[in-house]
Formats: sequence, C-alpha cells, structure tokens
Amino acid sequence: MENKLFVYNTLSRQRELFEPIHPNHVGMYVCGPTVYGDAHLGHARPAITFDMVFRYLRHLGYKVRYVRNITDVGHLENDADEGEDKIGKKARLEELEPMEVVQYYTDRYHHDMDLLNVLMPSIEPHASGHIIEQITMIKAIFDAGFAYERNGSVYFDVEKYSKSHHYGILSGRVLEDLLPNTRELAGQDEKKNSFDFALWKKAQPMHIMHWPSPWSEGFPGWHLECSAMSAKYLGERFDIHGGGMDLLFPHHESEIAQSVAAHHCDPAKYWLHNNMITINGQKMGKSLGNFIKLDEFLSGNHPSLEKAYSPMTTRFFILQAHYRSTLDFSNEALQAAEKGLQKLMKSIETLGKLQASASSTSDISALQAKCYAAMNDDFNSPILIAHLFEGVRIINSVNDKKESLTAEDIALLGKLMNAFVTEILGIIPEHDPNKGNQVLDGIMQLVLEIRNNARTNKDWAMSDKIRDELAKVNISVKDTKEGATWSVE
RNA sequence: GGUUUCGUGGCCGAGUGGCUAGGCAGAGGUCUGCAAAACCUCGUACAGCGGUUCGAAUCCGCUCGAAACCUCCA
Repeated sequence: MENKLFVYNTLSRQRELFEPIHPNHVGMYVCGPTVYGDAHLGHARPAITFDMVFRYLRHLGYKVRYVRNITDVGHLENDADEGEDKIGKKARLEELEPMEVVQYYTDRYHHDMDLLNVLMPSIEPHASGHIIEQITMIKAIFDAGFAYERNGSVYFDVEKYSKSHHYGILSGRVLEDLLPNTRELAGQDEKKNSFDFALWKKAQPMHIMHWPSPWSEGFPGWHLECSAMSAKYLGERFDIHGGGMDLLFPHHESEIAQSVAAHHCDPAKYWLHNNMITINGQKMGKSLGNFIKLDEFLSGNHPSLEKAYSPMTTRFFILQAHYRSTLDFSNEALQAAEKGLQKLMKSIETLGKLQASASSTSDISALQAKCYAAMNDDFNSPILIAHLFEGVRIINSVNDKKESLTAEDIALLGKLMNAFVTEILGIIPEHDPNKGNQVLDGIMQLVLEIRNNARTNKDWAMSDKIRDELAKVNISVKDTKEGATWSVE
C-alpha cells in the first residue's frame, strides 16, 4: 500500500485518493445530534468514527476545520413535512422553553462525548442560530427556479430539479421508484409531488418555535440547516461530509440538491458514511425502542447489560470494527473488547520500563509502516489494532527477556504506540479511582509487606490467605519479579 | 415491491485471485511455592450449488438467509 490516504467515497462507491481542495487544509462537516433526548450507543458511532478521522487528518499535518452541528429546530417528529418539531414537542410536553430543552440535552451530549474522549469540533453551530442564512439560501433556490410556495410554506421542486440534475446521485434512488411508495401518505396536498421536501414551513398554532420570513411566520426544513451552515463555515464546496448511513436518503441527497440549486456545485468532494450498530442483528434506534443510552451503558443500568462498560471499552469496541461495517452489540463481544483493551494498555505501561539491548529482534519501523498503511486504507482501525497487538507481543517478549530492542527502537515503539493509541484512536488510560487514595495505598503497602514476610518464611498458608481474602473484596495481588502488585478489579 | 449491502472457525471481527489477520474463549507447554500475568504451540473457517481461472473466501450466475434505506432515526 502506498503512503497516501485513500477514503471510500459514497458518491462514487469506491476508494479514492484523498486530495483536499485547498492543499494542507481540510474542511469536514458531520451531521450532529438532534438534541431532544439522551445520546445512545448509536450516536457514539459517528462521533467516534469522525473523531478518529479528525484526529488522523490532524496527525498527518492537515489543518482541519471540523464542523458538527446541533439540530435544535426543523427536525420533525413524523413525516418530514407534517409532524411536530421534535424540540418543540418535548418543550410543550415538559412545559419548558425550547432552548431549555436544547441546552439540557446539548450539555448531556457534551458530557457523554467528553467521557468517550471525543474531541470538540472546531465549530458547533446551532440551526436556530442560522435562520437568516437558511432564508438566504431558500431565496437563492427560488432564484434558480427550484422552489415553490404553497400557503406560506416553501418546497423544493424535485421533479423540476431532476430534469437538469441527478436527484439520486448519492443514494442511487430512482425518482420513478419513489412515486408509488410515497404517494399513499396522507396530507401531502400542499406539495406538487410527494417526494418534494420542505425548505420552509409555516408554523402551525401548536408550534412554539417560529421566525419571520418573506413567506410566513415559520421555521426552516431539516435538510436546509446542514447546507446553510456548512456553506457558511466551510465554503460552498468543501472536502468531507460525514454522517450515519441512515442519513444518506433523504437527508444527504437533499442537501446535494439544495446546494447544487443555490450554489451550483456539489457541496462535498468526499461523502463518508458510518454503518449502524445493531442489537441482535437489528439496528439500534429510537423508533425501534431497542437502544441503550450511553449513561445506561456506562453504568450497566439496563436489562440487556450484564455489567457496566467503561467509556474506553466502548470506544475500543467501536474502533475494533471498520466504520463501514455494521457492528453487533453483545455482552460477549464487549467483554472480549474489555480484556483486549486491558492487555493493550498494560503493555504500554510495561513499555516505559523496558531495558535496552545492543540489538533488536523486531523491525519497529516496519511495524510503524504497517500501522500507517492500515489507517491510509480508508481508516482501517481493526487492522491497525491487529498491528498494535503485534507491538504488545514485542513489548511483553522484551520484558520477558525473550526478545530485545535497542534504545532507539524502544523510543520509536513508544512514539508509535503513543501516536496510534492515544493520539489517533483516542484511547487513554482510565483513571483507577482507587489509585492515589493515600489511605488505601498505605494499608496495601503494609499488607503486602506482611505477606512478603510470610512468603520469605515460606508460610504459604498465610501468604495465600492474604491473597484470597483480598480477592474477596476485589483486590487482586500478582507476584512479579519486582515484587507484588495490587489492583482493584 | 424498489434501491443498497451482507452471510468468515465457539463468539466478535479483518481480508476485492495465490502468501499468518487480530482480539476473546478453549487445549497443551514454559515460568512461578501455588496462582495470576506474560511468552510459545494448536483449531486449518469462509451459507449452498454451478461457472470463469493454472489457482477463489475474494470474480460471475443462481438458490437460501439476514440487514439498512424507500416515513423520523447516528
């Protein structure tokens, strides 16, 4: 594999050489959450996937502007153009100001992302803060002749657009196929065609969020916010647009149509889509009611969970699958990931204590090259992780004096592990809450000293009793060449 | 029904023509007072049936099975 980054572009359905539009700069837009509920495991997938992409691009030396939006208006409850606004509904039901709902769930989202060590994007724009930009864009679509007004609402004329452009270029949808399936839906009389989508909706009396516009007191359509905000912060044409595969149609398809109509160009050069997390082979989703919220996941407080899984286990679990594959949730798989992660992190600790030799038995720079090759092949994190475990094997073998490394190679291996594990995969050691506890440290030091005396006197009964009793309170003791160590399981 | 994708050893999960994926679990061994950890060795998997090829998990066809999207969803 050559030393260049290749990415899978949904638009062409193949791997392409990544070349940013402006050398050394990358503009990336990813669809963020609609903040009307807590984040679940499914939300963690795109967040972590594109966090890894963000981190790797920066590692490669690109100056990256990463925009991830907060949808706080325009995302409707049911049919794209008829239901109630999700935020508005939540606010009405809970008798809150809509912005209270938005603030509350945005904060909770940030908290969850922080736990997962997901970096904040460069810009996190709110749809409600960009009403003017969205109205301006609707006007441009009007001027181009691809919008029409009905009763104060504005719709995108998909049929007219498709005469001169390709609606379906991203999703592979054929317009004729969309007709018979969508016509049956009721209440579409305002629209010329059922597949037309709203750019602006006149507010119904029950809507509590609305803004003035040339057409009516109302609110923008869902697809519009991403087009307007990406254009504002990244330009009319930028490098990467990401999101979940379920957003491919109609959301991303419509974004392209809007942008082409208003700005005369495809917004993004590369479209990247992460696949879904499944539970028992079925998509985990809000509408299916089979989702596990992140805080439930991290606390183990859910009937499907055998135990709590730490944020880093969650992150590692997600990165162990390629982002374009579905990933099936199971306790067994999670526990395997947990064990593997422990092994990886422990070896990184060991790495700092290795003794250098005059020669090396392993080729560390070859390993480094393989790690880059994996990431350059469409961010193949599972292959990268496989290579990192080769590093783990080397570290432990050197520690066991079965292999050797020069000081230079130890330093290189340290740099490699730090770059790929910490910097790129974003996996950091989880603070053991029991470490740094002075009282416990003092007690354990004393206990281990007593046990060591017993061992010196070959009083195995006493030595084993101490170990067994400690095990009962989840403290495990291990005898190493450097003496006994303890940890809370 | 249409569009797209997938079916890999006990589990998870890579791999687009020939060469070891990797993790977890399991078996044996080394080390250790014992244990744990670590290291070494082991399973010889690619839904089924045909075809292309010197050679296929990998390409083509058919059959069976599963999923996503086509309505909000990461």
